[in-house]
Amino acid sequence: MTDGESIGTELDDAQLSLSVQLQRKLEKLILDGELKPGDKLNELELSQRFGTSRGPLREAMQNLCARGLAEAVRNRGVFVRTITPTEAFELYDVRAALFGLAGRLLSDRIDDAILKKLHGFVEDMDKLAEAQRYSDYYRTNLEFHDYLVQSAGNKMLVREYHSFVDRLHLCRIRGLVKSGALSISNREHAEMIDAAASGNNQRAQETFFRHVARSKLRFRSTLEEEGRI
Amino acid sequence: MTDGESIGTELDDAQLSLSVQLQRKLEKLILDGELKPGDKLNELELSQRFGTSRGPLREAMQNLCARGLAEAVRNRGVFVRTITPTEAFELYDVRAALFGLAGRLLSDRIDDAILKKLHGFVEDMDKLAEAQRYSDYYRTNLEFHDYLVQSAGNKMLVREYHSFVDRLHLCRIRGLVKSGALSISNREHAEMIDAAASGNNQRAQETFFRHVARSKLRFRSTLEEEGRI
DNA sequence: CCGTATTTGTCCGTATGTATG
DNA sequence: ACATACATACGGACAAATACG
Repeated sequence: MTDGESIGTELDDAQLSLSVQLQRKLEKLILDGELKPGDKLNELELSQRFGTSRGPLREAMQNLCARGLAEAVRNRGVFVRTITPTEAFELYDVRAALFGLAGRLLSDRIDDAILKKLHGFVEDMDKLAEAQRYSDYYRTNLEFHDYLVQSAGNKMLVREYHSFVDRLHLCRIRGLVKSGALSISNREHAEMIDAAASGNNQRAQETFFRHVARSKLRFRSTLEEEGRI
Repeated sequence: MTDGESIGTELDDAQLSLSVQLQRKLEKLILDGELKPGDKLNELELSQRFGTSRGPLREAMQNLCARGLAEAVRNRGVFVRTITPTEAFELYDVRAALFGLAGRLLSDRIDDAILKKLHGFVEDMDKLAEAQRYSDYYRTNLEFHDYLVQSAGNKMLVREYHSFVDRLHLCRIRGLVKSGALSISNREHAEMIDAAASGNNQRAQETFFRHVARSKLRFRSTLEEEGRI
C-alpha cells in the first residue's frame, strides 16, 4: 500500500456515474474556495470546463442544492450558498448536537486503542500550538474531531456531521487563529477525552456539546470584531 | 383562512421548477408506501406517468438520493432506499440528538403561548389514547413533535430533523400501536414540557433525547417480536 | 454467447425568463 | 418602455455501455 489511498480524488472515476464525479468536483471547487458564496454556477461554462454535457452537470448541481452547498433560483441558475450569520449560528447549534451525540456514543465504546490515539492528537496539537504553527494545528484539529466522530461508530452521524462542517466551511472561518486560543482550545480537547473515558454518557455528551458551543461563541466574537454583525 | 394551507400538495406548481415538483411527488409516493424499499424507480415509466421528459425526472431522483430516500446504482438505476435494522438504530440516535437540541433551544425561548399549545396537544392525545383512536393519536403525536421542533426556532434543525423522520418512515413502524403504550408515551410528553419550562438547558435536552431513545428501544422490541432481528 | 431492455450520456431545438443597453 | 442578447428549462432523438435473460 505505497499509495492507493491518497489517489482517491483523481482516479476514482470508472465506477461512479458522471453526475457523481461532477458533484465531487464541484464540491471540491466550493470547499477550496475557488467558487465563493454567491458565485453563479454557469451550466455552459462548467460543462465545457469538465468536458461533459449539461445533463449530468445539472444533476450534480441539484445534488449540491439538496445538500445545502448551493441553491437554485428558478430560471436564474444555481449559486453557491451564502451563509448568513444567523444561519451559521444555527449550523453551529446543530453541529454541537451531532458532536455531542458522538461524545455520548463514544463513551460507550471507548477503549485503550482509541484513548491512546486521542491523546496522541492532543500531544501533537500541544506542540503545534507552542510552535505557533497555526495552519498545521488547524488541520490536525480537524482530523482530531473527525476521528472522534468516526470512533462513535454511527455512519449516519458521520455523514451528517460532515454535511454541517462543510456548510460551515462556506463561512471561511479560521476562527481560532489567534494568540493563546490554541492552548485553551486544546485544554478543552483533553477535557473531552476525560469525559468520554469517564463512561458517563450524559457528561460526555454535554462536554462535547459545549466544546462546539464555545466555538460558536468564538465565531460570534470574530464576526463582531470584523463588524460583520 | 378556510383552506389555503391544506392545498399545498396539489397546486404549488407554477413557481417551482419541474424537477422540484417531481421530487416532491416521488417523495410522497415513497413516504406513502406506494413505492416500497427496494423498488426500482424506472425512468421511462415514471416520466410517462408524470408526463414529463427524463431530464427533470433524473434531477429529482438525484435529489432523493442526496437526501437518503433512494440510492443509485451505476447502470442499474435508482431504487427506494432499504433501511437495515442497524441503520434504523443509527437514525434513531441522530434523531434523538436533534430532538434533544430542540429541547435545549426551546427551554431558552418557551413562553405562555407555546406552553398552552403544548398542553393542548397532550390533552388531545390523552383523549385519543383513552378512546383508543390509534391512528388519530399517531397523527397528533407527529404534529406535537413537529411543533416542538418548530418552536425551537432553528430552521436548519427543522430541516434536518424531518430528513431523519422521513428516513425512519421507510421502516414503516407504527411502533407504539399497542395497548397502554400510548398513555405511557404521553406521560413522557408531559415530562418533556415540564423540562422545557424549567429553563434548565441541559435537563430539557436530556429529557427530549431520552424520549426518542425510548422510542428506539420500543422499535427494537418490535423487531425482536417480529423475529426480524 | 446473443438479443433485448434499460440506463447513461450527448446533442439539438424551442420556449421562457432574465439582464442589459 | 423596448429590443437584444444570453441563460436556463424542458423536450425529444440518438448512440454507447451495461445488465439480464
